[in-house]
Amino acid sequence: MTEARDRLSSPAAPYGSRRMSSARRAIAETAALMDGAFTAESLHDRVVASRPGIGLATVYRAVAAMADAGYLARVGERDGAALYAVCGHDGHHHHAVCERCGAVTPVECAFVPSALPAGFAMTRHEVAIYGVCAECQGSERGGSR
Amino acid sequence: MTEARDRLSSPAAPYGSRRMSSARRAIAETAALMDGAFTAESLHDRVVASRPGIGLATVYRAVAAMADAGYLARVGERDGAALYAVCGHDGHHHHAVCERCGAVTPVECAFVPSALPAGFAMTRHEVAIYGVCAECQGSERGGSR
DNA sequence: CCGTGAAGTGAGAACCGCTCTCAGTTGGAG
DNA sequence: CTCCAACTGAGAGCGGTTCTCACTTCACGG
Ligand SMILES: [Zn+2]
Ligand SMILES: [Zn+2]
Ligand SMILES: [Zn+2]
Ligand SMILES: [Zn+2]
Repeated sequence: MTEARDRLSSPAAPYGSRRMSSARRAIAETAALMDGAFTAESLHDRVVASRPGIGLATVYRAVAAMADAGYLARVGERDGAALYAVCGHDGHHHHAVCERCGAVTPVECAFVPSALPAGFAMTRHEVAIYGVCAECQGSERGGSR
Repeated sequence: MTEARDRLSSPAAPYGSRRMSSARRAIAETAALMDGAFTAESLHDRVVASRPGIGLATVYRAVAAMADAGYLARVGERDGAALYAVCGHDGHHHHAVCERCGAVTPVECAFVPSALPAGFAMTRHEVAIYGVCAECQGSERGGSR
């Protein structure tokens, strides 16, 4: 919890320069506690457990703001729902997601412009990597995240 | 049109080994004529123009079957809708999509396993590349695809 | 300290891409 | 030709996400 608070008070605020409300604080703190990937809905479930009354729409809005500010990253999707994770790393990179336990690990971007068609000006790219992490391979049953 | 027919009668049938109905033939032929990326709905629009009465669900089912058979590839998304394109190339690769005209070009996969976290067993990955193709950069107004 | 206005919130409706259901049709094996 | 599993069209349904609107709350200036 102190760890979460530390991260929240660090230079890059979760919401950039926007206004901070008590709901947003609770949502950002809960996000920091989720280790591994989460959906907006699963984050909402957990936020509500400790702060009843927070609406789903508010969580969606907070997640969008945090992703916008670079505090969260979209790391893939599961059953049609977007997966997010707290991303403290700088620079461009992607994320590997364990489909068993949800653990997220940063992955260096392997993109080389020379592989692109001649003259193509890339504006954006998305990479999602799914698999099973080392820990989950070791144990029969999945992890607990 | 003959070109489309040729491709359809080539070794790899659009639907694999499934049954071929008149609706599916029309859908596959229309898909072959779309050059560039398309959504299920835009394909449906175009199929209906020449073959009224074909339902949207049928197009969704046909697209799923063709993607399953490897005849179509999912190349990205636009406004929340999946983008597909005819993909005649063999082997693992990805696609660059022009956001202006929809042109799709195959891109070699630049993925190196060494970039992954140690012990992580990747089962799957998705890559979507967006940008502006050389042709569209040359002309002020966008292309016509 | 208050007053004020913009930003944020909660509830629920709305949206939209997609899938499912069901009764009717059709392709193709035999 | 017969027969049935695969396929089809229409529309209902689903689920994640966004929108609307009346209300609250934060941050700031006075
Ligand atoms: Zn990261
Ligand atoms: Zn990258
Ligand atoms: Zn291709
Ligand atoms: Zn690849």
